[in-house]
Amino acid sequence: MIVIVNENTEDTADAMFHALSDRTRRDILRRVLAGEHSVTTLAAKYDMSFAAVQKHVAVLEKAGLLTKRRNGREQLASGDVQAVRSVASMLDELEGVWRGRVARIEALLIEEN
Amino acid sequence: MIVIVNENTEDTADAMFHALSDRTRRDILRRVLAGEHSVTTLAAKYDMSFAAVQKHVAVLEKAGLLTKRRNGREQLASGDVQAVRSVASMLDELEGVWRGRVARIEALLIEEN
DNA sequence: ACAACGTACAACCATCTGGTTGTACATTGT
DNA sequence: ACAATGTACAACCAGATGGTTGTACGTTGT
Repeated sequence: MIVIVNENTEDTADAMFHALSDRTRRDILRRVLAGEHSVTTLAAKYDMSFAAVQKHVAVLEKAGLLTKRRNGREQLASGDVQAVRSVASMLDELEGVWRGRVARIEALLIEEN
Repeated sequence: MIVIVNENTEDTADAMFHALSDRTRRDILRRVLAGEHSVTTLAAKYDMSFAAVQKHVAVLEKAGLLTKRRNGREQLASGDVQAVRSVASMLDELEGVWRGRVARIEALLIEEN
């Protein structure tokens, strides 16, 4: 297995995992993955100020998990499933490391027999 | 698809994504998924104090991504691949939401034709 | 017995985070 | 023209985060 780890992907990993570490943001992401929503529409769903929700959307946008599209005075947010998949692939990489450990242990057991 | 979201899983999701949002912790997790390491052994790998690394290990442990086992005066840390998989399945759930959106759009296109 | 080792945790500090209110500005509808 | 709507962002605040040093305590080796 080939693993490429550059500074840039570490930065985006930081941003993505951080964005996902808040339940309000995960909920927003769920909604915008299901379909486009304006920031105001999203804000109406939560028991906090518009500004707070707008900041959550901005965090998701900076992490690349969401993109916005202007439509008149509205800003329509849409979830980026590619970005979600890239996070999943980071976890797959970790699982791959674990499988390597298991393979080594099994090789050792075979050696002992 | 059935989706179960209780308060408890949201708490652990918060903890897990937060734990993964730091590159030092992701690196520690990679090492302990590959094999057992004492806290001191881990600490030697990073350009920060032992206490800082010990705290990172504690964060990973509280999130359930890592478990420790006493061995004399050493504390051997081991990555929990099941926990990593549970994070991956949360992302799968998000991807499932997105697929639902695509299915709805396709249904709409079929309707229009 | 005692020095060295491995660990945990408290106290402290600068910075970040997640919330608030207020302001500014572009777009829309009357 | 102007009021209402949708958005962005600054300023502020309490609490969390990520680092530090210092201390305490059990385990190990001589």
